[in-house]
Amino acid sequence: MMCEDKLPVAAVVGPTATGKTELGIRLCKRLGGEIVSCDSMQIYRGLPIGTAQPTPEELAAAPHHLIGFLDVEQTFSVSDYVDVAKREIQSIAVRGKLPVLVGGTGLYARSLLRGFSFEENGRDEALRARLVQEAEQVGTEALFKRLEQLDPQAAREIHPNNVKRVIRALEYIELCGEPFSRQAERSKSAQSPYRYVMLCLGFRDRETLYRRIDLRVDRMMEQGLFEEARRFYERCRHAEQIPTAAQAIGYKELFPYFKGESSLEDAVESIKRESRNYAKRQITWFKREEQVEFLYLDDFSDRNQLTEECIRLLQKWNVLKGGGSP
RNA sequence: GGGAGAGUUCCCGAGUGGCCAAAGGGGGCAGACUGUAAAUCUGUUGUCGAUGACUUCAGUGGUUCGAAUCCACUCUCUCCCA
Repeated sequence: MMCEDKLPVAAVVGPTATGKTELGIRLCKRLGGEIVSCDSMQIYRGLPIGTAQPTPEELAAAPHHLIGFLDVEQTFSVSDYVDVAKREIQSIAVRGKLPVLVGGTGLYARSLLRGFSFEENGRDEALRARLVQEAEQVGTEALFKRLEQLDPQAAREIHPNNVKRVIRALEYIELCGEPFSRQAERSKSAQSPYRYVMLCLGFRDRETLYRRIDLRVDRMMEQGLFEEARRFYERCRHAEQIPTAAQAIGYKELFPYFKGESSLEDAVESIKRESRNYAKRQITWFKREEQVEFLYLDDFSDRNQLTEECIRLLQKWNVLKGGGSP
């Protein structure tokens, strides 16, 4: 069969604070796997608390990849992620282990697993800066009009107010000399190089999730998020440009406090709220995924039961070959 | 005890006679998403048998064809003088 030469990948996804890390480790132990993180912020070094990186104990419990390997000043992108993650998966497979993708960054997971391709020269800081400046001067509408001329299809799919995406589309068109929408079309027909299923964790009751998020933020503060954020704040102040990592929730909300513009209480409240909103966006994202199974934690009495169900689903999706099935 | 001011929909807050179910923001809910994605953006948000009807702007009563908006009293809160 065609799919036989595809590499198996088990993916654990879902909104923040649902226990993806723990489940990932359980699956690794159970199946002889190694974790490949799929988190746009845990990749950075020096932000272990706020980005909820696996603890040293967790890191020791199973091999982890792509965690804390980048300086906070460095920029990173989906395409970079797909490159490195592909390589990790490959080498794990060569070692005869099961790659277990774990993380909540939907765009990264989808791009990797569905096999989206990114152009070699698809990005240009100078050009982007120019477009950003132009947007400020002429207004977003003007840029959007240009997009309508150059790529009507993309213009239909991108909201005129979404400056970042309008700019990206124009950047792409200029750099790659083809409509932005063309790459989406190519991706749609792309063959995934993997046999995978996304195991998406969640709660039936939204309130439960939100309570967990609030609690986790309190715990982060107890563990020293404040100090971690302050150090990061200092580094950001000295960086020549605002680093990608400065978008991470848990830090940017504390910056106003460091600047003396907000109370600590408000800042912490804002971390909680932003995390909740983020979780909702993640849920929206994964709902739309095609190869996904939803696991509601309220349905399971314990973690073992959950792990077993995951294994069953991995078999169902042919990620695990026959193995334990009767 | 005397004086000044305030009470608006889940929250903040605009509205000072009709165009007000009530600006704007927040939150909630829903959604989009291919190189910053923990980013960025969109829709919606009193109730209903719903191109109309009904209940809302502290309470009660009044003025008016018509009130969140004007008047009276009551309650609550803030501030100032005692």
